[in-house]
Amino acid sequence: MPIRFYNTLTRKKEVFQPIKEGEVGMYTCGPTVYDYAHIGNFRTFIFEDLLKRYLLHRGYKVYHIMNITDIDDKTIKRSREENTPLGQMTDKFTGHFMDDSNWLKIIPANEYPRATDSIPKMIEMIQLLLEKKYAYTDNDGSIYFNIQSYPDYGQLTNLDLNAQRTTNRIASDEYTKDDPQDFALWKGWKEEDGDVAWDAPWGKGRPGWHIECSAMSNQYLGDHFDIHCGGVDNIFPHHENEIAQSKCATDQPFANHWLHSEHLLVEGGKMSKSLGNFYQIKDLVDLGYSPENIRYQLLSGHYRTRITFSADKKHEGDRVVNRIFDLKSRLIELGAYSAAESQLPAVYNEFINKLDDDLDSPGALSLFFQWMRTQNSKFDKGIYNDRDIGESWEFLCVLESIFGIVKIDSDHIPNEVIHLAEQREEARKEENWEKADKIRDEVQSKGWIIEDLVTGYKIKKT
RNA sequence: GGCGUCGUACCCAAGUGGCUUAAGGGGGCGGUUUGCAAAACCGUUAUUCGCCGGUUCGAAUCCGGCCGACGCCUCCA
Repeated sequence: MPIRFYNTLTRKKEVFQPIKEGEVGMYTCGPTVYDYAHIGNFRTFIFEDLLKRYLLHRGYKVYHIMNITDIDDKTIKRSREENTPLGQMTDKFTGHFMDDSNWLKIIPANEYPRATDSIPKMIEMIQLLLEKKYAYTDNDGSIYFNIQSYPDYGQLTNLDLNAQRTTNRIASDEYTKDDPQDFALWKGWKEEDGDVAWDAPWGKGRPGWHIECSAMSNQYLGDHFDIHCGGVDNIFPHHENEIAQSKCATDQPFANHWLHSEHLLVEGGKMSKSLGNFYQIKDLVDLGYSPENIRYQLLSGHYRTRITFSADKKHEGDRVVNRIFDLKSRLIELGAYSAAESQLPAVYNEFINKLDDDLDSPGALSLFFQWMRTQNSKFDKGIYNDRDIGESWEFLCVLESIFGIVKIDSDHIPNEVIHLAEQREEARKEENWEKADKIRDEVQSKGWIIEDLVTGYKIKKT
């Protein structure tokens, strides 16, 4: 079965066909580094991570670019508020973003171009658009893209511009541009921009947001590439504008497949800074979340459906992640590392079929859980052979390589806890159950659980 | 006003015409196991998919209406 993805551009699932056999060029809109990213931002990044991990698993060579928006209205505003030079402020939040991404086991992109490093490319593109009459200069030194000059404008969004009413937001703005819906390619320098300015043939200023991605994708992936991703809120106007700019500048098709992840809601509503109903990664760390738990929460719903992130569901994630890790530990105890057999179980094909169908991660997980039960059952009953161990191990590795929800190692157990567990084992041998139970309680109060096995005991974190 | 999405058990969530007289996870309940637990496993928890009609041999799945939640329509992942 071929891989099929829903393409926002055509509004249907399409067979994924890379331009170059076996290779995928992928551009994902990265963060605007004016603050810490929140879990909603990371839903998109983890969806993109799933997409990339899956393509890699299916044997594609993936060249992934994620931009860092380090120059726009928000970054300038924040740097002024903090009275910190723009570059210093954006460096700081870029660093936090990298740390959070890494903690969440997101596979790094091949390149993380910063907008401020690609200004010459942006100027070059704007120049082209001016020459081709897709853009015009305004009296304040700004350059606007004339959307009337591009007949397909609105295709991605499915908007008929002539049928649009003028919203209050637009009407209330003061514009000198020809059409209120034209968007800025370049913003002429203003007093409040301070020293944030670059020289361009038409005067000093700074780039508009949309041209950043057009320039950076072009610089690293060329005129025409395979996949472009982002959150649904980037569809309009950001991606619509990118398409217009890039196609008009290059006369090439731009991105073939557009994939967008839906919003992550928080306890009923959209996350918003003004309501304060959002979690940043550090908040989740404080609440005791593991990266695997967060990944599970975000991947247990399909990327094109709205899902709600709720701390109430932490327990569910912990249970699932622990169950998977327990299977892993069990397999290691059974000698999985040295298992000679290394093929995948039959269910693997169904698992792949699910993911081939527009990344049906919940469907794939469901198959995994069903399979996990039958394996545990075999191991419980002692009816298994090397092949079962080998297959289980292989499938678990596949799960980790695609989902990233298998914990790497067990937690470091303090000597004190090990010592207590030994004492308890002695007490158990003497059938001193009272003492044994007391020690178990004591260990539990220190945050560890002792589980008795036929062969001895096992210590786990609570 | 335009474009579009969603409504499946206590909670989360697949399925989009017959393989489903509705996956999977969490929770609850009962059991196997255990010195007792824990973990694991087994059983159970929706004759029904917001409501009402229609199409069809057959619908959660298609069509129409209604009710309810929601997104976008210039810079929010």
